[in-house]
Amino acid sequence: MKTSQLLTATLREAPADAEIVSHQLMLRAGMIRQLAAGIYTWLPLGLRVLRKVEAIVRDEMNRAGGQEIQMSAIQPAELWQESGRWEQYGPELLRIADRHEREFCFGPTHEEIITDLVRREIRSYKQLPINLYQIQTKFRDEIRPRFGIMRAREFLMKDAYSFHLNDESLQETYEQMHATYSKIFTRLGLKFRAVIADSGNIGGSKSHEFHVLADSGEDQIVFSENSDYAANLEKAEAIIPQESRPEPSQTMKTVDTPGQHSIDEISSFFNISAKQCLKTLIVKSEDDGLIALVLRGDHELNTIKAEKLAGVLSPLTFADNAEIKSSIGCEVGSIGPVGLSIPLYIDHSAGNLSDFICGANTDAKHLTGVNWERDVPLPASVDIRNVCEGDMAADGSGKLNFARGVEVGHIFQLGTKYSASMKASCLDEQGKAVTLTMGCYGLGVSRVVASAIEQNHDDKGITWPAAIAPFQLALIPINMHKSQRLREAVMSFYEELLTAGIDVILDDRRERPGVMFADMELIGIPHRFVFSEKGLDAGEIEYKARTDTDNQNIALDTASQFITEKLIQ
RNA sequence: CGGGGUGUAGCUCAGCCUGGUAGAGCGCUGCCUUCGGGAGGCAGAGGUCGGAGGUUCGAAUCCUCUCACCCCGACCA
Repeated sequence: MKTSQLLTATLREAPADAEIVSHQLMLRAGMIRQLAAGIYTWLPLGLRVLRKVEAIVRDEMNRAGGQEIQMSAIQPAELWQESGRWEQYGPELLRIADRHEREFCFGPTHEEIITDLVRREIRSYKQLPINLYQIQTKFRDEIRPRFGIMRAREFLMKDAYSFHLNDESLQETYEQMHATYSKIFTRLGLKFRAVIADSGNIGGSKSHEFHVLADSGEDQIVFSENSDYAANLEKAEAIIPQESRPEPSQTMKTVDTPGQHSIDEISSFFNISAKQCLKTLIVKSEDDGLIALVLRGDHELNTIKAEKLAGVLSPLTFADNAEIKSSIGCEVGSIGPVGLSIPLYIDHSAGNLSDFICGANTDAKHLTGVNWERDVPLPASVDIRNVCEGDMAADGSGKLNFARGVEVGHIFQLGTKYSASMKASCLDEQGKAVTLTMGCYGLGVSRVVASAIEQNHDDKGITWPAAIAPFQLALIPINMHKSQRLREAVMSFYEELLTAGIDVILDDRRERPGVMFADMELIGIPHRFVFSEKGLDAGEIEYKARTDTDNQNIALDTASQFITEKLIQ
């Protein structure tokens, strides 16, 4: 490819509404343009990258025994009604009607469609297991699309669905997909981590997320310093403290604490660590009452864990001030478990405190020297907090480290959630009808592109991993238009590279060298050769990798071999 | 959807407070010079100031409505 034939649309300045690096660089490099909120046009350069990601994903899926299909982006409402998600899914589902007023949606995911297909086609256990996938445009009408292609409403996703006679078979395919995803992200050249995840509203039991590590990532992931254990913060288990609770050494006293509400205020008022304070949060219960959640002062509530507690209203809803005042009799800043008449859930760490400080359930008063069992009954404690950096990992292997990640893949063991409601079954060896067990495996292809940039950039632009760079090699001739000899040398070298199958871009624009250097660096071509008259006299060309600091001279007659070897590495 | 913000040339922005007929830099076109890190000069093209309504002799500027986009929250590949 020659730059004169490519829609090079590089910008010196990033449009003001691009917030994160990948969005800015994708705009500046001329990879994408915005059409509407969360909706983008892919320009030639961006599409080349997208296609390369897609090719790797497809190749690995095929190797793992996946079969590619293509389902319709538009889906009939009937199937969604059958699974019950037409009502459940909410406004994120883009619903449309045709000219006959028949209802459809633009597919945000394809469980219903694949389940419908499989229940029609699969008759016998002999056809199982089966793993079908597609790479296709999805639409989710997100409340707030942002960060360019990273969280778009329309995006490209690889979604695979497997069907099984039993859980053992599902487990096998699930593990195979786990390994396949690891291969894919390794081939893409990305630093990533597989973590234990919450399965969210897709349903099912077991799931893992794959995160590309990047400081700008929206997810907090935690991992053990000594083992493979890794989890999304929302799912990471906090283990029960191993040390036993110290014996009480203080007597309980009521202290006036005018104007002291937050844990920060209380801990500095008493000049004591937040770890010795209790935080009591009041949420709504399913039967319209209130429930108290008690945490150690320095800990954060984990809403996902809390929502799963018996009786707690999901989604988690905090009680408002008026409800608390009328039910408990004090303001938010003075609540504590002592004498509280509503149901309590105590976090493990909070339950392990002694001589702690908490609200007295009377305005402007707190209790000090409080002890479980002696002053207040201690129900069985539960895990409702976010783990902290330095906590012991749930597998007991070592301390937890934190990192930020971008979720690019998510695999689920769905079980029979869809196959049961949509009656997808087949006959087993005994000729008995068995409801199929199902797994699903998503991978955000377009998001991979953005996250790759988040992980690989410098002050000059993108530094693509070789596997997904739009071109492998840039050829930059200096003052080519002034030298017939140079032009001939460059063109013949260019042809030679093309013949050798090298993905090369020749910058044949009549630009000054600085412009060409800056553009090729911005779009992140991993390797570069510079041709000049001077070099030609010496029989040399100049080589520099995108991330090198210095040039090196290469004999022209070995340059083709040189770059071939570089590309194999 | 709740809260906040922005809409003026392809991009970044000034002008708005205090109304008087639209600007800069970059980019774009042509010519000249320059030619190894986003050059310089000259000449140009390009805007119904997001839209509608209103106030006024006069509106980018003041008022009302509306649309779009962005940011913070809950959601997700």
